[in-house]
Amino acid sequence: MATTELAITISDAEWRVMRIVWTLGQADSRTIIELLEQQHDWKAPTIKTLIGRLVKKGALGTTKNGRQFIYTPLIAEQAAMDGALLNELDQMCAMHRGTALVHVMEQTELSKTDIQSLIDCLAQKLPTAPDMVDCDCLPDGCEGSCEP
Amino acid sequence: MATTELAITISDAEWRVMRIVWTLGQADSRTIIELLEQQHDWKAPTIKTLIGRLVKKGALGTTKNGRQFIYTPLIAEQAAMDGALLNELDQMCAMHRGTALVHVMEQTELSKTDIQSLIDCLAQKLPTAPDMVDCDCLPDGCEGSCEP
DNA sequence: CAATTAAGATTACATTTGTAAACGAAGGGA
DNA sequence: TCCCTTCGTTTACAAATGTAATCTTAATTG
Repeated sequence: MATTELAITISDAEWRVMRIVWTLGQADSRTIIELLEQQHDWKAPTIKTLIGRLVKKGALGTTKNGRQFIYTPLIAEQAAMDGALLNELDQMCAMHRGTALVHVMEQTELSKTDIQSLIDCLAQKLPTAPDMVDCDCLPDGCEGSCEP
Repeated sequence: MATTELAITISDAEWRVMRIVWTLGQADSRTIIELLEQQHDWKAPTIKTLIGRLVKKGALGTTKNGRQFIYTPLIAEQAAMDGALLNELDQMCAMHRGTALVHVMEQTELSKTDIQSLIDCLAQKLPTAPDMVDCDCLPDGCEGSCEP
């Protein structure tokens, strides 16, 4: 491919802005600022800065509406969520990822439908799953001696 | 409680150092530097800086061993992993977390044991799970109108 | 038409992070 | 004892991030 697709990174604060726009589908700055001023004690200029950075990053698109802009998401919420979580998980020890996911599950509220999807997904993986996933914290042949 | 326990944050680069020390249980800087120089093209001083920052943050402890130090983890790997993932997930829309976890599952290699633990955990949650988890992206009473 | 308001753009500044060079002290070998 | 290798410490510097004031311009209002 020609253009090297480097993933957009969204910072924590910027994530708050994206959530508003994702949820509303589109929004002008007035709306975004009003909603975020309620949730955080951010000043309007702070939020304007975040919006500006997101536009520059290509996470938000703009449409002129008279004097102002209407902002729309240029990246999908679910894809951004999946990517952020996978990134985080991928930088951790492969051997311990499963346990981490168990702990995350335990502490996350899930709908019946979500739970069913997860169970289905897991049931499908089970037959071909390895007995153990090796630690990948050390280079090449160094055995990760991660015993207790 | 007296001391307000503010969680230690470990950056991506620092995470690499922690993984070495977690896996080995303890290590001197020589060992850490040698291992990391293989995995990344980091210079020794870079790795020294990272080690220094982790000590200052309280993530690594030191024991004097002659002229040099032996570094040991002061925080548990699994707890750090769990916390980092939960933090990430918690800043995302509650309604979409389940789907994100499905996608993460699909793309993560898990052992049979892990899968079984996850299924057990999910089966246990199922009876009391809600039919739906509401979107929490907008303040207070604003209904998250997240329909397709 | 003048004064005010609101929207976006520019500038600001401290902290964290990635990445590394330079420096100083302590041991080891000649 | 003197130099060189190591180790840890100090300093460096750009980019990203959190947080915000100021400025410019265009529209609203009297």
